[in-house]
Amino acid sequence: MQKSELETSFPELLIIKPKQDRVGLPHLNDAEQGKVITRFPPEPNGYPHIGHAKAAIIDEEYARMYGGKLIFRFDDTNPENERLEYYAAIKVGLDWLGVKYDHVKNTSDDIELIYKKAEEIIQSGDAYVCTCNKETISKNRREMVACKCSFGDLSQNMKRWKNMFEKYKPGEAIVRLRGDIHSENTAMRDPTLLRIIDESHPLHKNKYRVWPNYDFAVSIEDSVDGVTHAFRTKEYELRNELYYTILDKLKMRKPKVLEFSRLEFDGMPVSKRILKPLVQEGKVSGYDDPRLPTLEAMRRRGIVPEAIRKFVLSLSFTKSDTLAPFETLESFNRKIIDSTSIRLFLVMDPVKLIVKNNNLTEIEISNHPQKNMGKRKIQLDGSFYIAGNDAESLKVGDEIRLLELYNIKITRLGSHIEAEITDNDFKPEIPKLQWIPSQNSAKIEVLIPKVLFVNEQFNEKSLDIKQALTEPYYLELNVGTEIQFVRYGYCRKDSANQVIYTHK
RNA sequence: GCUCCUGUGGUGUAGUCCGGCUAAGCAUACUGCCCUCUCAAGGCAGUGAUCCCGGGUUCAAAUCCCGGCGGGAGCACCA
Repeated sequence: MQKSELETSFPELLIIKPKQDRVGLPHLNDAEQGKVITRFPPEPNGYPHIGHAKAAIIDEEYARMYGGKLIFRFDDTNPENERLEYYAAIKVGLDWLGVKYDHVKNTSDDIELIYKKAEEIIQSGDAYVCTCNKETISKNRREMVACKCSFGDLSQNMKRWKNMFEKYKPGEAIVRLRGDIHSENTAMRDPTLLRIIDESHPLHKNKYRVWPNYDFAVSIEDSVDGVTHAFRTKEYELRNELYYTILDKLKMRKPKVLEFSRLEFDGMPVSKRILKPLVQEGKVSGYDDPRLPTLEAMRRRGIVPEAIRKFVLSLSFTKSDTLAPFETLESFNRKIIDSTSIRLFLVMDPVKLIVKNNNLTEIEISNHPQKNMGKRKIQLDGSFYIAGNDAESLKVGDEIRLLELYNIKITRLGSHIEAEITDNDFKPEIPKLQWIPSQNSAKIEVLIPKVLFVNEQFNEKSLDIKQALTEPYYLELNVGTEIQFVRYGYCRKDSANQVIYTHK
């Protein structure tokens, strides 16, 4: 072949650079071992969800990969949206995820520094104070015409800047970057840098009323914090030019900004705009409703942080739009919790089964097939429940095994089933069914979360609630225990008489 | 509409920067077998991709170039 000819005549052309199989996230280009600083900058305006988890895990993994540091920074520059409880909720979420950070801070604590930078950028003529109304501004932006305020001189701008702290009302004046009103990138058409918000801040109350907007705050903070690599989701991509321009004009050090695609599950939106009405209208029980993609919901549902991390890493660091496969998360989760989940019997649509020649009053069953998780005792009196769907397929004369107990032959079907013990030999070929003693069985509810939205429509059947019977031993388990109901699936004990279905 | 990003089996990705190691690796899903007093976990095997399409460059293209098409995002005094 052609290749073999090459090998004989020009072997040097075939020498190839080593390509190694990568483990984990792709390498960063300009990353120096020990010097990488990343940051996780959520706004405390809601409960943390799977999207936060992806960002935080990526930030932490990279910091760890290069022996660097992770800064956890609350980007709290809009008092209209932020609440104290969200600061706490996000911190709880991060801790639960096992994300360890080296510093915590709030952007709002640097507000004086940001004012200094604002003054600097106005002084240098790279920003001006605009007093036009909102409509004019957006019209001018669309039509690429410079607003008359942009021609104002320094003394006018400085005077207006001072006035923003007292005289002007919200909406009457904003600081704008002297960008490029003709830019194809609309983010560059003299964007807002600071504005007036008369709202009490959860941390600073009414101390400040001039607040930087996202772009101004993030670029300054990242630079000042020593961030070397700033990761954000793809929708910010057009703002990179702005980010770098602000730092250029301020003559500040520039971190490297990189984007990744946002993580959202099919039919499980993360947006507050969609979730809030559901909570308010009572369509879901709260932000910890197991159908939601919040971290609290995932935890209640029995998803474990290690599984989320594995899952996020399996998604890698890409910009391609993805509809994340929830089943992959479930698979990772199942493998992790399998070894720590206690095995118990559960029966749905119970059908009574009488074993006429039962001679046992008690049986001891192992709590896990491989791990040593102890044993439990079950009292017996020959009367049982088996699952409706198992009972349906039974015929008189069938031989089945009650798991861990004995083999029986069905002698009668009807409102209840009757059977007789045949023997106790383990026979691989006969069906093996789980059972519940009819005395002392525990009644529980099984909450089965389904997909929340189907074709953008709220799925009215998104929460299935089923009644079931389980063993009395269930009552002794702590809330939060992960249980594998044999032949049914994994569930997490959510309260005394309720479990949430985790996955099969 | 304009601008930007993106496109590898059912699904998520590796490989793409620096063209040959790989007629595309891994995970998940599915199927079968083994193990097992579970339809779980574990072990083994299998099905499944004209690398969006069309041209071009080259001895050689998933990888480079050009042109299409599909999907997503941004166009706020929100982050």
